[in-house]
Amino acid sequence: MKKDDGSISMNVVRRLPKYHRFLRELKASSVVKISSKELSEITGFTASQIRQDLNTFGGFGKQGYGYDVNKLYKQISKILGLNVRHKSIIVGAGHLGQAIANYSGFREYFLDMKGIFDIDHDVIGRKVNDMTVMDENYIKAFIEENSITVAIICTPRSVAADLAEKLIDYGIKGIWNFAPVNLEERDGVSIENVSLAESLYVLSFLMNKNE
Amino acid sequence: MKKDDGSISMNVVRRLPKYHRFLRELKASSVVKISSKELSEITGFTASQIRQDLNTFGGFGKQGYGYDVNKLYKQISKILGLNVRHKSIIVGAGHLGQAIANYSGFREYFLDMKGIFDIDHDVIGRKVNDMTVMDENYIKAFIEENSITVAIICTPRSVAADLAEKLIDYGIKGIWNFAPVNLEERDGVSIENVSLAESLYVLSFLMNKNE
DNA sequence: TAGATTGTTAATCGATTAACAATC
DNA sequence: TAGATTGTTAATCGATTAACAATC
Repeated sequence: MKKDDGSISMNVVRRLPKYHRFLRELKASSVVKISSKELSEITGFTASQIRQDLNTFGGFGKQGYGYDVNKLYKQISKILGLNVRHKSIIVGAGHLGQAIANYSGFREYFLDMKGIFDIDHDVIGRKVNDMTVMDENYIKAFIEENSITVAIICTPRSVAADLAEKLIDYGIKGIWNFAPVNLEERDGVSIENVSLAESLYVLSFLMNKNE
Repeated sequence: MKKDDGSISMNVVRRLPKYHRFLRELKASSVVKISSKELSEITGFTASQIRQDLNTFGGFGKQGYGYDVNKLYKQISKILGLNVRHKSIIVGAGHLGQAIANYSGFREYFLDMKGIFDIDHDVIGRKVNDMTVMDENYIKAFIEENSITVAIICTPRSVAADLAEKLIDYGIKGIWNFAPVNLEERDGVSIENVSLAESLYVLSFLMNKNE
């Protein structure tokens, strides 16, 4: 659903990766075409919603036929910007930072992983996957010299907000934040907060309600 | 917002952990009372929405005064079920499983971490924080003998769905799922899916749109 | 051409915001 | 009592669903 001002509802945006995943699976199973009705059965969204969502970005289907799986997959990839890679760093080489550095799935699109940083001298110099943990003192120089645009924040809560300020200052344009603070978007800088604790508390709520 | 059937909108539910966090901070700063207007400034939600949200669960405030921070914090904790601990296991002792095992913040409420499992014999027997990785073959016995109710799935995608079936069979009542599959809720079993890839793709979308 | 299914407009439903009477 | 702020109802806004004409 596109709003009057041209902006797109976050509800729609958060469904896009789901479409992407389902279409990818369909593609892998060599499905060539799919109707909104069939997609509805797979995704659990209504056919009507699917057509509305897709038409936010353009008419990707053919009347009387449906959607070409390959073409639709490519189009959604492009809408998501997954055809572009961004030079990225991880800040904070604790367990979570290391987990992200090691998960190859995240590098399939979007992330072009260039480095990982920490302040702890016991950690600096250690190998994490294909990278060596660098001293956070050199982060400014590294961002500037390598035109890094994305930072993944895996630091403790206490330092995350200040760190984000600095990173933006150094030229970072997108932050994937795992520290439990809500970093606020600002002009030209995109922010995606992942709050694992909040997610856990929702599970707690659901279980509490279920008994 | 409570619906006619008594169920509560997930929009409201997902705001509850945020209230919890802000109130916790206020409590830590020794703030005693707060009005919906002040809370609005802190949270970014409208005062009206805050009052609506809270009144879904009961009248926690006092007219002319506002809300007692301590009392409200306790009430939201209780609504979230954070006063109850659930015996929990992690399934999959890869990087992510280890990261979760090591993050003490998750054990502050709700999770009573009892064990971690893997199928890989190179990993079984290793120490992860205060636990030793156990063989997944013994998972059924362990769940039954220890009355485990929560499982955290940190396995690869390919095995997650089947694993979830088994876990539910063995008596698990809540699943915190990090594998990139959407596990569906069923009666008596609560499921919270964390899709990190989806989150990353949303960041990609936002950056793509921003340029 | 007839059948199918989209794109799109209209109707409905739900969530948020505004307003204000109740009351501390 | 007067002032403040809740709880709650009403109004608005936005998102989802339904319907159907356009068209492949």
